[in-house]
Amino acid sequence: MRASRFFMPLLKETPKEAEIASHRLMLRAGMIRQQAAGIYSWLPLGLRVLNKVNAIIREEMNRAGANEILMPTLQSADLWRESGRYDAYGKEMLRIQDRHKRDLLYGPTNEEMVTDIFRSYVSSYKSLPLNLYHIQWKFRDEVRPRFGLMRGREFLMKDAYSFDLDEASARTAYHRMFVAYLRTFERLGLRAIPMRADTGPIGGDLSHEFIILADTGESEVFFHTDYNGLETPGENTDFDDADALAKTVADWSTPYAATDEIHDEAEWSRVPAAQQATGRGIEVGHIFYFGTKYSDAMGANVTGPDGKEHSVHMGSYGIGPSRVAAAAIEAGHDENGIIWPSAIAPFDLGIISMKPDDAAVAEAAEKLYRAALAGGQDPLLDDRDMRAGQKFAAMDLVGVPEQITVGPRGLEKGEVEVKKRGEGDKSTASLDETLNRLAAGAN
RNA sequence: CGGGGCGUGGCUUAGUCUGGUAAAGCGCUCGGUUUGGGACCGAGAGAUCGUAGGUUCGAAUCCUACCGCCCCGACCA
Repeated sequence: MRASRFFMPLLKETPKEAEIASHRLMLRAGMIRQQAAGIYSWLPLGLRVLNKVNAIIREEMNRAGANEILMPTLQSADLWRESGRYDAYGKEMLRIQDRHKRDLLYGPTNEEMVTDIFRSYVSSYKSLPLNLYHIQWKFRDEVRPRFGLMRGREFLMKDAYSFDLDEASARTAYHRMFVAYLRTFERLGLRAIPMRADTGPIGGDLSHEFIILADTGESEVFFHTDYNGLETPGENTDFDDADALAKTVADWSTPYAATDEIHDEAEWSRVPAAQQATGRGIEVGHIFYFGTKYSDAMGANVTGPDGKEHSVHMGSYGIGPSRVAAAAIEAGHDENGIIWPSAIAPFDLGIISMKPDDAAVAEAAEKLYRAALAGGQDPLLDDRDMRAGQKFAAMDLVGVPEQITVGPRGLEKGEVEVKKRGEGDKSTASLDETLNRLAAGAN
């Protein structure tokens, strides 16, 4: 992408409504625009990040055997009356009527709808296990939206739903998602720790929140330093190997880890002081098993090997990609702007043409740009007629991981300057070698 | 929902207390000088001062109602 053609409205000053880093920087970098309280448009730069987050989530969900579908944002109230949640959900649910006075709602979640899809088509245990997921906008009419995307009213959510014959297989389904989440956050370049969470009326040990550590997180977290050394399951993970999955989950859920909401001082005190770590965290994922709550209410049954009807055991698994984008900024920024994990940076590298009206400089910058494209990278070429300082500031603000600067002085010596975002000073490199490196696809 | 605050060109704000016909910086347009980390000079465009009503000779300013946004609390992906 050429900066001269890219819609990226940067702000030099921070809009006054933004208090926290991610909100401030997303507005300043022209990633999002607020349209109403807790409701945002995604501008090109922000959408690039969001799409990269979604792509990684999607790959890992698919790897774990989940099927992507897409359910609508608007849902009929009738489904929710079946489960009893139409009355139980409260004011967070946005209720609307169409022209025929039919009751609809903007979905805050999709258990009812996915259960309806399941019961319409699946009737045998032989079709199980099944996991259906989608990435779709949700609306929850929060009393108090705040912190930009961190707590919006409309937000994107990847929500997956598992269906199994019994609790034992549902537990394996839960483990699959648990491991898929470990892989997902690792690939997103974020350090997420699974922490036990309140399981609600179902009880048991099958609910975890995935928490990203960031100084500006909403909740205080307590965890064992053992989490620092745990290895993330590789991409050759066998998602059909129930025992291996269970072992990984045990490794990742046995050491103490809890948010302030359910923190247990007595248990915490048994962790050796040298291995106690505390910090602040942002919840970016939440998984839980809820048994037959919806299948009972909505008649989602399958015939088992015993020839009898069984209510399916379900679980649901959420990640908020829009919140992940914000959390990544909370976890990675400095006074100059955003420092993205490279996996979700809006561009892989920035090429700054110091003097676009100097033919030699323009040509060298163009070559670098094409070499990067040929190498499979996604570069941003700043070819605008603008002072260099502004270009550098822009690259820092939007958090391009690597900057390559071409100017007349360096070019005389056949050199360019290279700087990594978030690291120290720039260094010089040979233009030719840089061209080769980019074309070869090395980052 | 309780408490607090704020709505003035695209952005950040001054002006409001003490009423007199809207100001500055940034951004934008044009011309010129510049150009190695957010340049400088000159000339411009751009505002029903959140909305409605009221008081007054006169309202951004005072009064009333409403709308919107932000922060703290309770609540939550």
